[in-house]
Amino acid sequence: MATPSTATRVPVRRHRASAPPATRFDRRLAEILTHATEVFCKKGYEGASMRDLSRASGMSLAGLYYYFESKERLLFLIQKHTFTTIVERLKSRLESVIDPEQRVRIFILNHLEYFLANQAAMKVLSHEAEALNNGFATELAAIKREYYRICVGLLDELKSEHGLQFSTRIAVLSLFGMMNWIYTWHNPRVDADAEPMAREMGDIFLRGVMTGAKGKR
Amino acid sequence: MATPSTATRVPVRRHRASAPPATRFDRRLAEILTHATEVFCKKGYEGASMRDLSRASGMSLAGLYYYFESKERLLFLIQKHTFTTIVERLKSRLESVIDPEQRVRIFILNHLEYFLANQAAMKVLSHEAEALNNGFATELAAIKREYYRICVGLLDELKSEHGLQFSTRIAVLSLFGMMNWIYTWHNPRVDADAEPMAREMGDIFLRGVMTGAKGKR
DNA sequence: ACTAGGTTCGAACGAACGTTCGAATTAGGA
DNA sequence: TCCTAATTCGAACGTTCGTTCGAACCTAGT
Repeated sequence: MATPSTATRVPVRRHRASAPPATRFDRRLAEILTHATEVFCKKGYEGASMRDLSRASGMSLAGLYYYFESKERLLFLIQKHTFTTIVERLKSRLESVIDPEQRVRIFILNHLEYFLANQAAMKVLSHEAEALNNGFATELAAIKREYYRICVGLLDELKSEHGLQFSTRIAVLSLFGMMNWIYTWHNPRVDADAEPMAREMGDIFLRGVMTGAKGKR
Repeated sequence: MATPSTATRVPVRRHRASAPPATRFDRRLAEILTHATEVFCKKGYEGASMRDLSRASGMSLAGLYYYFESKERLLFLIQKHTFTTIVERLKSRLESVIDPEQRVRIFILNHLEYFLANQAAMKVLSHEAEALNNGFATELAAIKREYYRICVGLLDELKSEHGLQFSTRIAVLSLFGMMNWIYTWHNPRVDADAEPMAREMGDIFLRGVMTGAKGKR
């Protein structure tokens, strides 16, 4: 419905991807996004009111609208930033590794590390996947598809390297399920850090997918 | 907050677990639950309004409150019925099987069969797990814990039968993740039925958990 | 000290929310 | 057929929702 890519207010503003100083506007917006992420995580997108966000970020209700034009666009900004970051990190980490099995393990480790280091944001990304409307939804779906395709690529490499036979689609989506479900149960006081968790899930998944089912040709 | 176990209106009504005729009241309530499940599935619990439910079930807004006393209790009734049914079926199916590996496969098949045959209800159960408050939440958590404990039992049987070593907690929760994540991606026009899906996921999970990690004693 | 534009806010808008109430309607046994 | 209890509904309650507007405030350059 709305146009997701246009700037918030009168002047056109652009985010500089990796410049720490940034403008006053960008810094304040980032603060608001952080607080809003926490609220969306705790109460859900529909369950969180703009007044909740106002209280959490210490800014007046009307003041928030100087930084974004709607609650929906706020969710979009959170999800887009989170997803973009995790994809960027993955690409950079994959550059240095060629062994297919190791590349899958990197994928799992990258996902879980980011997930556990940014639990609130990742829960909002996973749990509110259907909350956005047409315009916003399609832009986010593109990033999602790219991430999905990367994982498909990794598993296809693995299959051809070891002559395996299994449904890539089911395998990829099973792996995403294992990893993303974490937000429903992970307890920092009981459960391990990302690295041992990634090893354990990587063991289950890779053994499961690499054992027994050799191809016949 | 409210008392989850008391009847809806003046006369105390009890559900007869497996009597198809039932009372007029129970039949009408079941119809409403079915329609409400569909709406909660599509718009989410918070996103669905009582007026949406009224429209979907063809009953006036006020009329709905003759059958349940709050929107929250309606969600509770849906979740409780769904969860209770899946646990009952599992128990009955497990009675006839003793081999630990087969028992795990039965668990997976039972879960996926029910999931795919009742997608809307299972999505509401999975996705709205945090939507209920104290009173309702604890009663549902009890059923959830029972289901979880059953799965832990099955995996512990498997471990001792084959002398395996892995974290039961991580394995169980990974398995739940694989299975429950389905509601985010399953497409009946593209994806297989429950049985081949259960075989495929069972293969990945069981090979993953039974390969390589033999105990040392 | 003055000014211009970036930033914040109190107050209010109409719409939609969950729930209630008393009256009207219907169904089934006497 | 009548009577009682079960069922349904229109209308309204008070509250909260997302969003807007104009005035006030703050900051930096001159």
